[in-house]
Amino acid sequence: MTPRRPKAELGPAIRAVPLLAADNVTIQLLTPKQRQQLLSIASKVHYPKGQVIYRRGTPGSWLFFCQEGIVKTYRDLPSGTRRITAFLFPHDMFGLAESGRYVNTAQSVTPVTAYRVAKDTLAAVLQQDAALEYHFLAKLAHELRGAQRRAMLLGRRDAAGRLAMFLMLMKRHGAERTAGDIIRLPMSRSDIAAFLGQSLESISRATTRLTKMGIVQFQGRNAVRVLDSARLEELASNL
Amino acid sequence: MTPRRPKAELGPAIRAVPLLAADNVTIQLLTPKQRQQLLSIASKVHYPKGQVIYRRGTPGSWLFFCQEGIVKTYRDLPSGTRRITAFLFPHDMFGLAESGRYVNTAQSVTPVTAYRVAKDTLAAVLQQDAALEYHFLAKLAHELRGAQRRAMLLGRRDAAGRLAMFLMLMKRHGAERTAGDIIRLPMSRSDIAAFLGQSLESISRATTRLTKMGIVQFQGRNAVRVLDSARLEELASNL
DNA sequence: CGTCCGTTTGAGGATCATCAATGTCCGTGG
DNA sequence: CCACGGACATTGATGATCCTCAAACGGACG
Repeated sequence: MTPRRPKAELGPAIRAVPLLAADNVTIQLLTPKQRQQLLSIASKVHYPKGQVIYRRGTPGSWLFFCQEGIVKTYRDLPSGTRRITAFLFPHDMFGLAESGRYVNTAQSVTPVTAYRVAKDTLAAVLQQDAALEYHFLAKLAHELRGAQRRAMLLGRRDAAGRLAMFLMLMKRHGAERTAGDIIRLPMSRSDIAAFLGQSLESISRATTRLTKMGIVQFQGRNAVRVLDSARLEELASNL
Repeated sequence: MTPRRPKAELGPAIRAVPLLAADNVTIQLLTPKQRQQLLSIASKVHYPKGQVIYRRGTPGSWLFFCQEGIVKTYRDLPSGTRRITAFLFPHDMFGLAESGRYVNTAQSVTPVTAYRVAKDTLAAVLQQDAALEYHFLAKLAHELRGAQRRAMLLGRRDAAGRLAMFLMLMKRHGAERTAGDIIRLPMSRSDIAAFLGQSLESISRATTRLTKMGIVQFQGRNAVRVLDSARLEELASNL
């Protein structure tokens, strides 16, 4: 229970309070010992494309770390429409629950490799390693910022602008995986619509509009080439 | 709001990983020693109504805990419109930053009493007290769920439904402060509009509609009496 | 080569934003 | 105590945007 750590100074080791810093903390940043510890309590799991990982409302005993592939979390509303709350990329954490039950349903968009940790086990470990716990704080703060960005996005009313923001968002996440001006969109139009809170048709019209404006060019359904990055960013930031 | 169970010793005290539990963890749940420690590094600050507490983009050295009153956090968009990202109530934490700078502007809606803690100081304390840090994890998870709820809300297109959701949201937070069926709305219509991502006029029309439907009854501008709780909830949950 | 699923395109109706004017509340000062 | 001013809120009319329903199109895969 006593935090026993190389205990240099608190100074440099602690860069800033997570709420206030930490752009994207990944498991890679852990010390070997910490990573070792996490791996020892985690199990690697694979999901084929389209697999439901857990359902909203079921007891939430596990926490997940996306390692490879893309996961979506969503809720189905009484009206029958679906709202996607987030797309999770490698190194993202998911499994948020409330009162012991998952608040969203999680489903793989592509084949997924993830680490799965029992909440109780993890809690015990965290209670003994303040530094490790600190990384989780940072991760949560990161998620929070993402949720706020998304709320910002949803405030917009124009379809083209929303789509532009979405493309910028995807660009960030796929940056290291694709050539410079190509953005991969592994999810369907329906998924994009459910994420942006618009109808499938509106998304479709928005894509054609962006294409006709000469801002992007689709390479098949799941990839976009950005032709005019400046105007895309302007569209995305303008509101 | 709802009275929490008495805390047990460390074992059971860890009920679950914060991502998976923790409805509303407040500073009250800390042990006397922890509270003492927090208070020793925090300073109490007061703000009159309408005071800007910090601005988006400025270096974020402080973390705040609302003790009394209501705070709003927002961003002003290029177009000149304002988007309120959150209303903070007593026991809520605010001061989220990215790359060392505040991501939102914070301003008091009512006179506010808050505790202010330097991030570095807090970080040092957290690194030495895993249990305390745990409470922060829980708090962050709570904020995250709030942000997701709000994103859900923003997905709706109908003004009346959004307003209904907003009222339910306010009802939760003001539960212990007002009589059963009265909801206090300390913020202006403009603030509500900026929060819901709609025009001021739409909010106004929505309020009159709800009134004419016999669901609510306004008592001045800053308080609503709920006449038909069932229909209000139905409106809020529908879609 | 045909089917099926996802996507695109079209027409009509509903909702909201915008612009503009009127109305209400509240604090201030006479 | 009352009158006034200004900020806030409501109401109305118009136009733009998106959603819904419906049909045609396209690629993936057997």
